[in-house]
Amino acid sequence: MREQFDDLLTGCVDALPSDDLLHRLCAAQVEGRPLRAKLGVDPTAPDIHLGHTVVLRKLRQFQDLGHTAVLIIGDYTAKVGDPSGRSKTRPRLDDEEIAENARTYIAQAGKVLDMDRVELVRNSDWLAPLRMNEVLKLTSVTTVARMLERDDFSKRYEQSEPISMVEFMYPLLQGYDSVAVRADVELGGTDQTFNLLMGRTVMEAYGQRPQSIMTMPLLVGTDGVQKMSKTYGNYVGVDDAAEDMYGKIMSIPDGLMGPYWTLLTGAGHREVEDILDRLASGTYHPARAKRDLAARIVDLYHGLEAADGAAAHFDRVFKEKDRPQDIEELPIPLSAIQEGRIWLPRLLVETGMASSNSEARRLIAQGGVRVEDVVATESTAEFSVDELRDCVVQVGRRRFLRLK
RNA sequence: GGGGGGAUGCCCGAGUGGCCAAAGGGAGCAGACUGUAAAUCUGUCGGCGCAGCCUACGGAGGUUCAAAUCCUCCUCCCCCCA
Repeated sequence: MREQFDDLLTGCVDALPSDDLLHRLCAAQVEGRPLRAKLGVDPTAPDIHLGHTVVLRKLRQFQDLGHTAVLIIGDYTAKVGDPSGRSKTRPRLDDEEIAENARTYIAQAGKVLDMDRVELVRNSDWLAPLRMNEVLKLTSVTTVARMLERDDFSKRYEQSEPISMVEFMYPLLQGYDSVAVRADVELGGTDQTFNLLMGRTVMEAYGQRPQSIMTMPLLVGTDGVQKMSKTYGNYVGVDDAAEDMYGKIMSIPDGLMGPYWTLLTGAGHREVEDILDRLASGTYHPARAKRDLAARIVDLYHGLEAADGAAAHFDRVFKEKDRPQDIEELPIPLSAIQEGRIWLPRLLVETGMASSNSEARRLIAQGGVRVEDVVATESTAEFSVDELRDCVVQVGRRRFLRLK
C-alpha cells in the first residue's frame, strides 16, 4: 500500500488535503470499492501532445491499481471557453469542431489509458440542461473575493488585463462536474489548482464529501522554457512520427531530463530515482540518458522497433550529418523557370524551402544552402533545368528536397 | 455617467518631428563548436533579381520640406471615480 501510494505521488506537485488520499486508498482497499479518479479535458484542440499525457499517465496509474478512471470530455465547458487573451476575432468553437476534437482526443488518450475500463462521459449531459435557478445556486457557493484570490486572476487584475465574467463561471462548472460524477479524487495540472479546490467547495455545498485533489506539474516544452504548447511550437505530439518524436526529445535541454523521465515514461519512483542518481553522480552519460529517454518515449507510442529505427535515423542524419533516407521529391516548379533558367532564390521560394526572396538570399549569404552538397555562395546563382534534375537541395541541416 | 492611460515588427518592449526598416530581450533561422536539433559563441531576423527602391509603428484624414512621433475624427483595450 505504501509502495503504491509512493508511486502515485511520483511527479505530483500536491495532493490535498494532505493525508486524505492515503485514507481513501486504505478505505477503498478495506471496503473493496475502487476510487473514482476524475480527469476533465476540454476538447479545444485537435491534437494532444506529451504535456497532456502527464496527467493521463497519472490517471492510468489509478487504473492499474484497480481504480475507476472517469474521463470527462468537457464538450460543454469548451463552449464556455476561456475568453482570455486577444480572442475577439477568434471564432467560437462550434459543435462539430468540438465533436471532432473530442473524437481525436479520445483516440489519442487511448494510447495512454486503458479505454476499455474508462468511464467516459461528456459534461454537456448535465451542464446543458441546467436551469437558471441551478446556476444561481452554483454561483452562490463562493464569493468574488475568493475568485480574486486565484493566482492568475489576481495577477491579471493587477496588470490591468481583462477578466470576463464567464471566466468566473468556469471553475464552478468544473466543480459541478465533480458532483455529477461523484469524484473521490480529481487530477489536474498545477494551473488547475484553483478549479480543483473549487470542486471541493461545490461538492460540499451539494452535500458530497469533497474530493481529494492531485496536481501535476506543467510539462516544460522542448525549448526548456515555456510550458509545452502547440502555440509555442515546443511540443511533441502523441501522433508525431517516431523519428520526429525521437529528434524532438533529443533536442530538450539536459536539465529537462529529470522531469521528462518522471512525468512521461510511466516509470515508477524507484526507477526514476535511480536514473537521476546516476545522472547526478556522473555514472550515466547525459547523451546516453537522453537517447534512452527518447527511445523509451517513442517505444510507448510507436513500439520498440520504431524506437530503434528512430534512433538509427537520428544518428544517420544528425550525428553523421548524412542525408536522411527518405528525401521528399518534388518536380521542379514551372514557376521557378524563367527563360529556361532557374534562379536559385526563386527556386527556394517556389519549393517552399524559403518564405521569400529575401529569406532565400539571407540563407545563401549565410552559407545555409547546398545543391548536391555544394554550398551556394552567390544569390545570383542560376541553373538550367537539366543541371538541377535529380539534384538534392538542402537548406540548413535538416531540410532536404530532391528535384525531379 | 465622469476622469485618466494605452494600441509599435512573430511576441514582449524602447522610441515624443529628421541620424528610424525603428533600441533591447525572447522566439525563429543560419554558421561555428559538441554528447544531440542541449549549452555556448557569431550572424541574421518586412518586401523587392537588393550597393537602390517600395511598404510599414490600431484605422481614416490633416499640418510639415520631413511624422511612429504634432492635430482631428474613428475603432478597440485598460484603470480610477460614480
